[in-house]
Amino acid sequence: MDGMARILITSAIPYINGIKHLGNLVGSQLPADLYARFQRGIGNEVLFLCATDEHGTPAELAAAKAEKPVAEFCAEMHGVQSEIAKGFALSFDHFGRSSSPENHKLTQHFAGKLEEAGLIREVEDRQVYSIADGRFLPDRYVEGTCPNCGFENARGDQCEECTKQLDPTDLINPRSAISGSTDLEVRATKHLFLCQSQMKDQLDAWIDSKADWPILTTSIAKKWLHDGDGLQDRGITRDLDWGVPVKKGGEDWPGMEGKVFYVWFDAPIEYIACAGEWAEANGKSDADWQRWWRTDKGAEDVKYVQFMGKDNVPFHTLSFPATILGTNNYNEKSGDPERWKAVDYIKSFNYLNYDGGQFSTSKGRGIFMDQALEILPADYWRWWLLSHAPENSDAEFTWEDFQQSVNKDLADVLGNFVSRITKFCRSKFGEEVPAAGEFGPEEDALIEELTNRIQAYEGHMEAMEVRKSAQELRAIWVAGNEYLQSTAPWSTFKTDPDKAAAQVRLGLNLIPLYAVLSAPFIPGSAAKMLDAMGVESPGWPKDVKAALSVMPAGHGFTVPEVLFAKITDEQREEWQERFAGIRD
RNA sequence: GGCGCGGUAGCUCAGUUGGUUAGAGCGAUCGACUCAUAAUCGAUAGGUCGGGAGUUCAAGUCUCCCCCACGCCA
Repeated sequence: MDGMARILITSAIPYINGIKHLGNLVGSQLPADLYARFQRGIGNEVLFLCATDEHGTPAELAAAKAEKPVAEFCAEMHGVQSEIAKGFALSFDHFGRSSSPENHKLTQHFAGKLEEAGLIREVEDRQVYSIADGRFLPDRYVEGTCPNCGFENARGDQCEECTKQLDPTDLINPRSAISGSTDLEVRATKHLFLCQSQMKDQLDAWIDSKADWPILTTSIAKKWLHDGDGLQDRGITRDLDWGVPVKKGGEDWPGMEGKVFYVWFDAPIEYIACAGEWAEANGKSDADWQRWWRTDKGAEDVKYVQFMGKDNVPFHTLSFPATILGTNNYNEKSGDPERWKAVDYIKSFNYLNYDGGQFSTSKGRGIFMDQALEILPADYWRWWLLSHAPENSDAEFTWEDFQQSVNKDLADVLGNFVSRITKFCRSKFGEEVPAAGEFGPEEDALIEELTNRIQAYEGHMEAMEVRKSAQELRAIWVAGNEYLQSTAPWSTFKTDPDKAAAQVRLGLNLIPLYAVLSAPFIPGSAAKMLDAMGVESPGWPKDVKAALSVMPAGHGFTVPEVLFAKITDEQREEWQERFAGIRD
């Protein structure tokens, strides 16, 4: 923690077609925000980026359903997601869009480099074309009767009824899932494939060098590298209108007219393009964003950390690195100095389940981000989600656990601490920090305990051990209650008011300390705490004793409103009922 | 069927390279305090560490087999 480090942080980018549920939130954006806030808190330079993932068929269909042009639909939905992100206090330096001009240009640039590097090949394919819709249909948008079980609404990739894997051409009476049209034909088409298989050994060695990555991350990467015939080449183009047009750098790509890159190819490149958008939006230069991403332009000392759910791991451990490393390899050979930053650490998460089943966007099951904010402030959700983050295995949300954890941790342990010390001071000494008395052995013991615990907290935060960080933070809150309980200023006051004054002075000073330490988890409440104490950005506590004199004798404060109202049984039951079914 | 991640106190989970009486929070019981959002603090109870076999002076921790849950793929 000495010196100022530079940390580049990206969260997996949420898809544009709808509002994300709490399982999505806790798997990427929220822990990324926790880490970003912590790193900024301890004084490091941070660039924290996220964006919406806007291309692909689901976006087109969602737009069609909303009866809007897809570009307009995406612009609107980006606005919606952006507002919700603000509602959850996600502190992105920029929330970009994968449809940005920056990403178009960069995606085409990488494709051109990869083509020159011999890492792209053309593949002939036959695909279902809907004449009525005027477009090729992805497998799952062809529906018909399952040849295996007779189910009438089987999808072209798989029958949901009997789970048999299908080819769209297997279906009896096939029709377009988009229009219902049966005017279909099979047409030949050409697509580009990224030759990941050529890079298998390099990727394998690269993963091996990341011994400190979570097992979840490396085991998924290894599986894809070694399963069956090993890492497979992937198609990176599609026959769609909405997307990044297939080009080699700035030039046309013969034979690829009218095609776009597949979302999984352009989406991770948006991590980089987003930095360009950030520069553009903030009046900065190319050099300003390149010093985060170009190791030949100042990014060699950047630590780059990605956050994502486990379903995104293959793309981030293999496909995107193939793009980056493949480009770097080629540039090295051809004498071009351009080098791109590859990820240093991938923090991946398991799934959060909802009350005995899965959260599901398509089925509308669970709690969605907008709904969550309608019923409770962001900090309640942030605290519960982060302190229960699905790090080592899938975790489960239940209303009972949520109510119990939030009431106990936030309302009773932290909120009530603030309440008891401020109100006690007000009643005995007024609304300013009392001056009398000196610190003694009890205070020294507390300072020592806090010093140790803060050190442990910093260690867990640095290591992105989310649950352990939450536990340690809670223990820091508890230490304040223990101190008050054992020194009992309300008793001391009767016999030795000066000593009680010193105890209260310490107790009050714990509030800004707790605010700073807690801000990564519960930024809104932390701000309220500082505001009530009349303290502005006291800085990360390098020295606990010094931090506990942020509010000197005579410093005025106000008794804050109840920081965290408890969740009542009635509320819990009402929400349980409301969110039992599917979203309307 | 193959692979992956798990199966540790009623619940949610920690348990480093195998090493003394297996830990935390919640819940439960008892007690203390009464400043506080009927909050807080302390103590106690509670586990044959999924089952079985093996390696070892020593296994929750390594090996093998089996069972269960979840996920991915075929």
